[in-house]
Amino acid sequence: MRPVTVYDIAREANVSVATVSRVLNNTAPVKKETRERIVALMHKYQFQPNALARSLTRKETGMIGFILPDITNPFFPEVLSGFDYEARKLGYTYFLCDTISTNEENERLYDRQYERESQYLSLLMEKQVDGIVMIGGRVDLAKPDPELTRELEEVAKRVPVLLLNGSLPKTKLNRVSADQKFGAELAVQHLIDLGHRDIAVIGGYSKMTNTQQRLSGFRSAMKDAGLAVRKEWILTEGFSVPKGQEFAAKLLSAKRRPTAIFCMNDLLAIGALKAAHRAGIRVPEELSIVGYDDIPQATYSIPELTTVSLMSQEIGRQAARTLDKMIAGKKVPLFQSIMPELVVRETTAPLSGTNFQ
Amino acid sequence: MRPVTVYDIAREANVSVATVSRVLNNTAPVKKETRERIVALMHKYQFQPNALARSLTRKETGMIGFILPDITNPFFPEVLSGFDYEARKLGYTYFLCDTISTNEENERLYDRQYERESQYLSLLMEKQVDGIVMIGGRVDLAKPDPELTRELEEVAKRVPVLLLNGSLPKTKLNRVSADQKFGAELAVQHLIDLGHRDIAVIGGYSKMTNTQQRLSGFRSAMKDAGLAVRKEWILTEGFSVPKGQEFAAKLLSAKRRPTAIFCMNDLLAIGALKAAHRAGIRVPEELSIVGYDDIPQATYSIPELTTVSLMSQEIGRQAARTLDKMIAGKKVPLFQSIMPELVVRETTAPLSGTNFQ
DNA sequence: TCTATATGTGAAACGGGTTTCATTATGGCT
DNA sequence: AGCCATAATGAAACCCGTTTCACATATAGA
Repeated sequence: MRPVTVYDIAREANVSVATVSRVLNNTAPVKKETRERIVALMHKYQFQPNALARSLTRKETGMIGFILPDITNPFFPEVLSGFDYEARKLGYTYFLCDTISTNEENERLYDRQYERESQYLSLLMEKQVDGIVMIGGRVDLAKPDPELTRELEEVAKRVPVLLLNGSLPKTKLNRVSADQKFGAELAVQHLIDLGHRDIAVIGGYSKMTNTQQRLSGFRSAMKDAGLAVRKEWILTEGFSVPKGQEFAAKLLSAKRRPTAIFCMNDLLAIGALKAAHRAGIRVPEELSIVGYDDIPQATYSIPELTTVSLMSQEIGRQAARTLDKMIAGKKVPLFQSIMPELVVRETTAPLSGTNFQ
Repeated sequence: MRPVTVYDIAREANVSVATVSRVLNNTAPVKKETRERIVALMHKYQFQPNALARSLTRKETGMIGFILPDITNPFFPEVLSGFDYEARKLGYTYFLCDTISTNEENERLYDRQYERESQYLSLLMEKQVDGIVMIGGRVDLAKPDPELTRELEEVAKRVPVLLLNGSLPKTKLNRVSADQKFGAELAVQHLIDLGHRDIAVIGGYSKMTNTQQRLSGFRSAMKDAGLAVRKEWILTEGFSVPKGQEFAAKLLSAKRRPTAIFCMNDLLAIGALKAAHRAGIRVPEELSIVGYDDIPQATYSIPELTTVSLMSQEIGRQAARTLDKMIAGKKVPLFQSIMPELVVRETTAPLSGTNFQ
């Protein structure tokens, strides 16, 4: 059962395909009577224009590639859903490109991930996407392999590319990112306002831009308050719940322990919560914890997480809007910053014994 | 900067486009020397074949449409990641079609959702996808609007359609689903084995197939054990954390309260956990809770959830494999069942005072 | 009445590949 | 030497829309 084409319609309507195309796209006036005849036939046969053929001539597909590192990490569905919302309104459809790559022990293989990104980049170009948005992976690297960056720049010459929540230093690639440093300052300042002086920070990967920026926010907030940062209270290399639990357990079992922990994401904070629970330390009475990202799960825990909202949905929305403009050839700012917001819930409280509020 | 085409390559290599196509696809022997000349040019110009043009003639795109109700619900990323894993290996790329539709109060609008599904169905056909997989939405309806079903059947005539985790009664549409009844039996039987006799069940939507099936599993397990099911201990219409909290709070504040709650998904279970905590009831000592789905978050809670794993990743993988076969025109079973597994963690314990084990 | 402009339409080229069919060159075998 | 299978290649058609260009007709303004 061959699908019906404009030719079929044209033949039966006794017109040329050009006319059919015209009613299809409203691109030139068609006599009312002719139009009706054609429309009727289209309905009769449930005609559906072949998007491939259309895109081939139009040189636009309405398709976008969305490259992310791991859909299973609840942060990404959040930004994706914001992106989806806006992209749909703008008439785009998108390929989801997950670059996660794990070995048997379910550990992340970074090199494979970058390789996947490259494969997807090239695949998406073949598919003639109108634009590409990329989050995580190489985009997060503070010192990216020049080769990886070069490739991205090469792609960006041919099709609009938008980087989310990262920063490739020294490149001219468009970005929309949360202000990570500001977000960290927000979190740490909150802790300081509550009277905490012994603040630890856990998680992140030292090679990632966002980690470095958050760390820098942490340091600057501490410095402004005249507080010392203790090197042994900065535990990095990890972003998962188990890692958070591990880090926090280490912190909490030491002779001297912090009264507050700033976690590089909510997953870590949830892990920290578990560690505190295991250690019999009450949150927030004896230990304040603040997370980062404000994923939905932040409200699932007991107590609910105080955290920094990166406005993940908003990042996604902004991404869609910006990419659309880039595709349309409009000018957009090279860099757009989204301001995080502090969400105070139940895991933070004034330092016990004091009453700063 | 017009992208280079086979014509450009052909001209410079002094061959016809047919020959270029042949080296591109290895579809007929080409003299070694000629081949090398062409390959060299391809590299020189970083030639990337236009997938649209290719698909137009080949009548296959390597594209799949994946329709789901809400990527923000952690169950779906699990399924999706399994699907992604396998689909990528098989050389497919897929459009993510999220049909969620909410009003200002962030409430789900079902009718709009079905409408979205229809839009996507038609859009995907225009895009010439090789196949469609669909999960949630109308697929979950026990008594679907005949019109919705008819549409699906119409689509399935033109392109392979695979339904996940649902059942449209009386249709000949291919499906792969977890055995929901069996899963529920597993959960309830576990509770019964622990000595519980007063078992409540919360969540789900009474109009959904999976809810009905799980309920039927619950009932059959209760009946086999000679236990009565109390109508006021079956609270439905909801799948979220707040709903779980609400349902559980109601249950726990009654004069007579259950000693165990079977939740229709993990989100509800997390909500129940919160309600118990608020009510000062210890889990699992005073109340056992079992969830359903085994989303990653099931291990984030304190205590960790005992739950029924639907093998979500496995469902996704199976979907990809099956759809691939359907696309290839191979025969596949109309219905494939995936067996859930019970995952015992920390929210269930023997009924206090007894020691059944 | 005669341009000027808008309306209505078709033929043909185009987009960038693949595939069929025909043709020539080549090698192996009797 | 003669024949056949295979290698190697090109011309042209095809996939299914869109777009350009040309042309005919109609309407309006001068």
